[in-house]
Amino acid sequence: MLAVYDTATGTVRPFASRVPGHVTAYVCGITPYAEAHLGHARPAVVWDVITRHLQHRGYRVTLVVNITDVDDRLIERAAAAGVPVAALAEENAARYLADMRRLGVEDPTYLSRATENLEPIVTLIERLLANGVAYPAGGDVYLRVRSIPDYGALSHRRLDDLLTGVRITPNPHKEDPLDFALWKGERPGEPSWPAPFGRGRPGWHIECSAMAWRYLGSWVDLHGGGVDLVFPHHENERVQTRAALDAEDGPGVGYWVHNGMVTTSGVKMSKSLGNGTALSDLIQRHGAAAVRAYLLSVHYRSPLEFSEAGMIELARGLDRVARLWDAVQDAPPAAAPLLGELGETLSQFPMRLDAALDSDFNTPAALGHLFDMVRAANRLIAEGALVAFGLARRNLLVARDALGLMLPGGGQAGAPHEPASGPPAAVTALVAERTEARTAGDFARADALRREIYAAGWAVEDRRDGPVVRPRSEA
RNA sequence: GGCGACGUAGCCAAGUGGUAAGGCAGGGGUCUGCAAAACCCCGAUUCCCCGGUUCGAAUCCGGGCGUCGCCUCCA
Repeated sequence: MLAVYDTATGTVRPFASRVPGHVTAYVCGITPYAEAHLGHARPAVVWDVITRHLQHRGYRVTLVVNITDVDDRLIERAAAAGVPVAALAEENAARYLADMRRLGVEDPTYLSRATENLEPIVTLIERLLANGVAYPAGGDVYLRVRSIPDYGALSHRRLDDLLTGVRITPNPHKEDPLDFALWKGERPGEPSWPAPFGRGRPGWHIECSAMAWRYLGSWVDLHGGGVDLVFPHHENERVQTRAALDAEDGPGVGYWVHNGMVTTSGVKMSKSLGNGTALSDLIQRHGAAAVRAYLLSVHYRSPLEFSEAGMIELARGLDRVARLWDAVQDAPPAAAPLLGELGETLSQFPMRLDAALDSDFNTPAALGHLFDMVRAANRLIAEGALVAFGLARRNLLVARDALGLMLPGGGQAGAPHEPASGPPAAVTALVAERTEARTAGDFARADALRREIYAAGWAVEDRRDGPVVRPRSEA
């Protein structure tokens, strides 16, 4: 029984979609004004696992992810660089999407850009104006926050509390300092679009209301993003959607699912602080498999304190999983179940994995079961239990499908994987030479050759059935 | 100041009432020509501190201390 934490209620609740068998989900993506860092990969990877699990549980999932391709920051940066806003946005978005693919994140059902959704945006704003919830002022359009009785219900804030610590920029056009912009009037040199209430561009929050509405209708079962979006972004999005669609049947969100921040030196990674570790660089140095697993090694709601050492340690553990895969990938399906405690660990792995994911997508617990399974498999294999090969193979494929775990070679076409590459011919020749030396009993020479092979970046392991060459693991 | 989350072994991290998963590091073994890999054994009588509820609490309640996030663009 799947249960999901909901920010609005602050509790884990049994999951049910409004329409049986179909889940509508909306996740806030990025504003591509600069290169993405690890923090931007977190929601993508987390939601990839969430989507996989929902599908595994029999749901059809319609997932919408947005790209905010027009906003203040983007306009500033583009102007500074002397390039069009759209060009800057597309360049960064393309890099981000390429990184996501390397991380094995499946494409969402709809990848939606703000600038491609002006129609629904304008429609929503018109409705809000007609409702009297919004008002035009100085070429802009604002939402009158005080007209929303339950404003703050999602983020657990009271309007009057918001006024105290304020750092809200004074704006003479606003009736109330807490009101927020739905539409920003045209300014010279900035992108703008026509609208009945004047040329301009959309405010930050309205795009998400519009895109969710366009692709998913008035009801969103799961709405996600980083916790830093809870206020004001999601709060504002929520109230404007409800106010605009109120006439239709029960607009809303079933569960607000927010992932924790990735921090470094105890501080949130952030593009504006410039303290983020570039994602592409991280993938380059540690491999996509390690980066992905690292993001899943902590529960999605907890903060994740990034550490280079932690990433390396995790990669080392992952190596054990990869080695098991090497040993079992060609095994035939297991014909019989295995008994005993170790046998159960293998037989029941899929169930245990599902149970962990059912529990608010507990990926660290899932990884724990994975390692239990690996140890049991290795031991049974060492004891000569032939069925263990088939069960282990099945289990690794189950983990691959559920978590997007990357196995060397991928296991199957189309699966996420690290590119597999064998040793170069020169190394292969050295290995052959070493085998000869060993057979001849010349161990000094064999050891010298092993050092040479190691220096070339490869490690030789002598197994019963001959030497195995693997890329040298990082020290 | 307000709102929210969190504080578990050297490090990372599960665990929301029944007596502490898992990973990494470390020590000792088995195997091996030697290694590597794999496997076995060893580590918190204890879960930030102090009270309370309970037959029983890391888990619930109250109070401290500390950390992080949001209140401003932000995954």
